[in-house]
Amino acid sequence: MEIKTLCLGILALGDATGYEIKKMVGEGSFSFFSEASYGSIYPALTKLTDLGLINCRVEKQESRPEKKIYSLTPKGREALEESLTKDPGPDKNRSEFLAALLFAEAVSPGRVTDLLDDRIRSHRDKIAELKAISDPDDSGATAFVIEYGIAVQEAALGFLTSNKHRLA
Amino acid sequence: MEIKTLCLGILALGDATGYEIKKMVGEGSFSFFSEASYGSIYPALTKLTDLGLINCRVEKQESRPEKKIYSLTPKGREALEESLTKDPGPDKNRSEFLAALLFAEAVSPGRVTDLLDDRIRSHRDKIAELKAISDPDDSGATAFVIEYGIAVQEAALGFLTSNKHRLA
DNA sequence: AATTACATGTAATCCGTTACATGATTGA
DNA sequence: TCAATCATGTAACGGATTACATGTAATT
Repeated sequence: MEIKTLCLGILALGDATGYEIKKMVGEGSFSFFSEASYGSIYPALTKLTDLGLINCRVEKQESRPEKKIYSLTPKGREALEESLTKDPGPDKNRSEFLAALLFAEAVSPGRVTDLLDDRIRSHRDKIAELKAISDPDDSGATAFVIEYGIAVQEAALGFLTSNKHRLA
Repeated sequence: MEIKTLCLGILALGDATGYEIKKMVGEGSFSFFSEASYGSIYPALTKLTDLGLINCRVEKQESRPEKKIYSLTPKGREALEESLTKDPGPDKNRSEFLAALLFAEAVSPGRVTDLLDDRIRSHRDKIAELKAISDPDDSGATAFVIEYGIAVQEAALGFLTSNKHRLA
């Protein structure tokens, strides 16, 4: 998914500023399946505005820079619907950890245990983080996606804890 | 992990040609956590050779182009060890599927069921594929990594099948 | 006193994919 | 006969990150 579609989709869930979009993809419920920097978000927002897919209202604040709050236009909604008809394709999982594990066994066997222990810790952290943002009252897709994330993280954690003895 | 380290690591597991490396990252046991094209592999191999981290022996074949078989040098092994001391960092999971799911609920609710069903099917395929390349006799990191992949895919599949009624 | 959060944006740079270029052999 | 497999490589292009640029206010 290109960055423009990501912005369009986030704005379909509610109006937001570039700054807020960045927070969502960096920390919120989007954080475990997407990522984006200011250097890609702001230009995308400008481009989408030029295309008439979103529009922008400026809110003045005292002693703070102005906020540019973007919202989806009907045309933008159509464009989003159109792009959602396409097959999303398989996930792209780039795991430095798995690669490191595979290679470490060959060249630095002593490193394997550390790699495993660090990873177990970060799975626990990620699960705690996801549980903190999950809302049991929400029955919609957001909660579904977060719980999906928790399920996957827990499976990975479970596999590592019960199999680490094989490599360590 | 940059492409150069990936090549170094693969060569630490055994000599290979650029063509073979591409097959490994595209179909083999690396396929679910990395990816690379010829356009990045061949230049990386040339660069690594210039740096003295790998070397190349040419094998002539009748009625086929020559093979360039690369192998890791001691210097290359050191460089790999060095890069493995660094924290691999969290995985980068870009999931078009999860994003599409989240957005579809907002703009095309009818699309949700299809998205879910397609995804369930592709998890089943992926699991079958991983099981086909997994070797129960191998007790090393390669088998570990493949089984890790299976565990994660099965958790995702399980979550989707038992929770799809919530969205569909 | 220093860091984090708020808030937006641009330019340089990196990294990688896609498409192009070439060519023989084998199986459907 | 047509597609796929084997086998290597380059050039154009695209997309995103990083670093840069600016400035206030609250928190530690």
